[in-house]
Amino acid sequence: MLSLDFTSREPIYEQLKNKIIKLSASGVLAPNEKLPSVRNLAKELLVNPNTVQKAYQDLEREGVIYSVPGRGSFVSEGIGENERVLENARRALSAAARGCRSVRIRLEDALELVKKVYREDERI
Amino acid sequence: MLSLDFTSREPIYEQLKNKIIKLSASGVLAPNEKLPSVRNLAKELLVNPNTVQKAYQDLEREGVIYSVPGRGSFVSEGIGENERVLENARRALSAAARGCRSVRIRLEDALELVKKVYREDERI
DNA sequence: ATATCAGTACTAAATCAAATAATACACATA
DNA sequence: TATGTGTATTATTTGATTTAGTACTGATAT
Repeated sequence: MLSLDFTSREPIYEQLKNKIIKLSASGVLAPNEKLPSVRNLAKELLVNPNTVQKAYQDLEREGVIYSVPGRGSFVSEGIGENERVLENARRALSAAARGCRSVRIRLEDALELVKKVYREDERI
Repeated sequence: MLSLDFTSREPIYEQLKNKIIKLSASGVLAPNEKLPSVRNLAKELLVNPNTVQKAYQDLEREGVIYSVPGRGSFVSEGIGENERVLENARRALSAAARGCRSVRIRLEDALELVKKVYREDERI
């Protein structure tokens, strides 16, 4: 389910963070649902436990998940309203839009691209 | 004019490439205009000449600039129609749009963000 | 109680891309 | 001929990422 690209320049822990954010914000992972343990997920993904730990720590600091020592890590409530997550997504869209404008892609074409994405089947 | 962020995770040579692409595609750098020499730009930006060389080499391979040994490097013609550059910008916009959708940002809000960017004063 | 699984913390080492350093060569031009 | 240009090469340094290994505390089921 969680697939990683080991050739990407994006660090593994970042990829992992983004996947979990998407799964949480889209409702595939329900609020208070238990996430795989650090060790299990590391084993499944064939990465070091420290890498998963870093992702989980970041996500907890950002309010996406919460961890309870001895019990596990869980999806926070209200991720869909997590302002930090939303702001990151908005900022990325603005940056990409600036890139399009600077190469003289027309506004209408840019808007159509965004609409097209929203019409796509959702695959996470 | 060309400012770099040495703290960014984006490599310097990538930042440099993107700046030059923007300047060229937006017309600030005219076709066939001479770019700073590898050594001069490196000195101005306080980076190693090899870093500038890498950026220039990439840009030449991508058709954004052309270099003449002994003479210098120059902006190619028709950057605004360079399909590779355009496709990169489109791809980035689509990826960002997917990010917005996955965190349940509404299509109308995403479209409004893009429009807002296009209304901004252009600063490169 | 105790074995097991959970998160957490810490230090050390390995890895790898990016960037720097230092030369050297060939071409163009004033 | 001197200077400035792109290009090429090798070596080194740097720094973030990842791995490796160990250890601690808390929760839970048997």
